[in-house]
Amino acid sequence: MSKERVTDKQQKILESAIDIFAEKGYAAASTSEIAKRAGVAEGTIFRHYRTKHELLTAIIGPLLMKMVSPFVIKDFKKEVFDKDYGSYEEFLRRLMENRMKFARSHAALLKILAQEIAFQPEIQSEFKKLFKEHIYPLFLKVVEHFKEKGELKDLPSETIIRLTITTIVSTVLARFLILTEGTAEEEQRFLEDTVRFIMGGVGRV
Amino acid sequence: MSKERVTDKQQKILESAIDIFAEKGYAAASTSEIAKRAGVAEGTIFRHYRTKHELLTAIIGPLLMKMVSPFVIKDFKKEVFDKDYGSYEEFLRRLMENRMKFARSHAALLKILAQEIAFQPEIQSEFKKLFKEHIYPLFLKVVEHFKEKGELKDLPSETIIRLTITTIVSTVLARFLILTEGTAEEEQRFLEDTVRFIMGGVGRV
Amino acid sequence: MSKERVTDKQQKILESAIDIFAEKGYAAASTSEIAKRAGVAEGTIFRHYRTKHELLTAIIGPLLMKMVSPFVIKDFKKEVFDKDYGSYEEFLRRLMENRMKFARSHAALLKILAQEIAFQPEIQSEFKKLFKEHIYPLFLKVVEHFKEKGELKDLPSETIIRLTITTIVSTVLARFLILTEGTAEEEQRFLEDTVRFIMGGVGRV
Amino acid sequence: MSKERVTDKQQKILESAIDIFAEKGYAAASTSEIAKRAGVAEGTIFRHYRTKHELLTAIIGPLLMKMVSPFVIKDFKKEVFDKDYGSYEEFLRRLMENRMKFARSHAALLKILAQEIAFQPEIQSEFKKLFKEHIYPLFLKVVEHFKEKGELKDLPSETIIRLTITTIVSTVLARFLILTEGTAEEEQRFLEDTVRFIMGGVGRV
DNA sequence: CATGAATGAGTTTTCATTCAT
DNA sequence: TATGAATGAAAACTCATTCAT
Repeated sequence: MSKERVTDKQQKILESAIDIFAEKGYAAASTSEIAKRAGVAEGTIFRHYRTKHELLTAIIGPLLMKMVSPFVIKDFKKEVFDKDYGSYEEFLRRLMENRMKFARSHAALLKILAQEIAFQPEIQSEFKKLFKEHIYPLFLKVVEHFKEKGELKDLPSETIIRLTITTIVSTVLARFLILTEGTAEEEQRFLEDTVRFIMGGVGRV
Repeated sequence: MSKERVTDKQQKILESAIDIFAEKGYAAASTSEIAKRAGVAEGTIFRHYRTKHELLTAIIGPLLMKMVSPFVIKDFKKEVFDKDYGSYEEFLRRLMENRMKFARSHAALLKILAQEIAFQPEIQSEFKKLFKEHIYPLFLKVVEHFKEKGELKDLPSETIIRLTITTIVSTVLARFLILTEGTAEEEQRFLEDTVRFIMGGVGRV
Repeated sequence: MSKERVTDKQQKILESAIDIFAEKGYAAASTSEIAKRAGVAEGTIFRHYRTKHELLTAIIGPLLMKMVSPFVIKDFKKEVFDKDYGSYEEFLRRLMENRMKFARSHAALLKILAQEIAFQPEIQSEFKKLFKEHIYPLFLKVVEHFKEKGELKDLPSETIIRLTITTIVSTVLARFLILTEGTAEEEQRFLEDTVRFIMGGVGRV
Repeated sequence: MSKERVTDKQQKILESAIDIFAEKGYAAASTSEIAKRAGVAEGTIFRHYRTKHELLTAIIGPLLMKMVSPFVIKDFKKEVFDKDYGSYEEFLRRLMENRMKFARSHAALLKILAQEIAFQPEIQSEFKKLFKEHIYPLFLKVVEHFKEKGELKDLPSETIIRLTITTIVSTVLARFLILTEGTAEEEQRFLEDTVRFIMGGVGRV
């Protein structure tokens, strides 16, 4: 009886679109296939999303939001500083755990993002904006915090951040887009190796 | 009078296809646009490549070859062992220099590969095969060589290889697909930081 | 509680439909746009008019009625004969004044009629019927009346009527569909010129 | 063997489009019906005309050209002044004959123009431009020529032109769009009546 | 070999109309 | 009576591919 923003069918459309975009890519996906898999008429898609591209946007937009939400400083302070992370290593470990969990439950969405960010300029700029405004500043804060504590090498913060992030991202993507099989324990080991690797590269001995 | 492998027009077609596939993605590129940019008739493409997909294959195939060629052991022996690389660090440095140069001169092609490997199963399996047969074995050889010399941490070779490769790949991709601007000196610094980072992570202190 | 002929919403629908049909033509107008401009739900239109075509009919029908009403002989007698028009010229002047006023206040409707009469057979035949039954007979009466008085040239009545009507219609349409700007005085002059022109062509010297 | 600008199929497409646009109006005509009637695949239409609207343009453009061609002053001089038209009446007679012949052989095209000029702004402005640059200046020349000769009433030239043109246009349209039946003699009579009517209205007694 | 007109199946999109609420 | 989500048929348009020249 509550006034739902998204109808049942709309939800089905989104789900099918995510699946199919992830399977064959945005450009190669057809709205008729999406409609069929969602069990709706093709016209129904266009009642909710004016164009196929708007459907993509409706999928990517919220994902970007969810992606940065753990980095929104307000939230972060509580989690990281208040909960008293003792070290950069601890920070990395929690971050990777969190992001792997996120990637595990949004694998298809992330695949779409990874693909389409290369071709859709608005997604690109939206992503850059979020990065600049939320992810980078937070990393900077954290890195400088632990630099002061003498935990990190005397490299430019920017460099430390770049190395940390590219390593985490490539590891997470490798885990969920390429080496998709693997047990939970293997994953844990994987994560631990990566954290140690990063610490070896940027941490003080 | 000699049996040319690629005619003039064919070369133009390939070049246009590479540009356009890189710009908008394989699925979103149209053969008619490729023909127009190549300055040939629409039909001409299909005289050389039976289908649009075969055109993609004709582009990716040679790229894969070029990608692995420095890893083909015969070549490698000469370069790495014969020329007497003194350390894993030296090996990494040369490798990254080489791969960055490669990426710089094949940016469009690599973008196509990075995109289509996600959707084209034969590219995927071809790539995996080349990796398994050429890249991995060589890395294994090198890693074990320097492990014996005591230069590397006591991690499984597989782990060292994974960390090394994902870091190099993500660094190179970041450099050429994302952070595309930057001077030669910055690039050199970039490379050096990355090599040291990897060594910090996998090298013995 | 009284049985209203048109509800409030219905009136809004009619008004929006008139505007939009006039702006883009019946075929190019969409019921959803009409609904939006009327501030009603899409379905509401079809509650009042079974089809889009019936909506057109509901617009054109009353217009045709209003168009002929001044020619309905009963009314006309009073106005023209009883009020003692002294001449064909006077008749023309009053007629044009009246029709221009009508056109001024129904410009959009007349535009729709002018367009759709070309494509909608029922409008066409309805119009022809009204013309034959009301407009032509009255003109005939008037023309023969003034012919007897010797005011008109010795042309077939049919010819006089045709020339009179096409001139008036084209003048009125030109004024309201094409040369839409112009002051009230210009319009008066316009009208007067036209009346004199017709009289020159069909009147006795 | 000559390099035709329009292929056979293209010609068929144009013909079918003219027929169908005239029958049901541009907006209500479907490209699939046009293709069917032309005996070509629907895609073929879009190979020659990028959009349905461009097809309309390809039809109307040349018509406008043909419409004004007899008014292009260079041609006209020869015909009207050199061939020594003795009077405005003679000028009108020749003009109407010429335009009725034109209308007879392009009835469908003129119907399309008459309809679409109301909705397509570019057709409207193109038409206005041609009128201002070619039709009006020529009329002005002629009217002032015969005014000097004392053949015309002392009305503003603009007014004489307006009355002449609206009468001719409405007569021609009436003849070919509405009163489509009628013998050649009737048509001749029709024309003669109209010329005399105009002369009565604008000529000196 | 090369061309480019033609195809037809497929794509995205529109829209009048229905119907459960 | 009014709503607006849903429909599905048809619309405009795209495109890889074929083939006569």
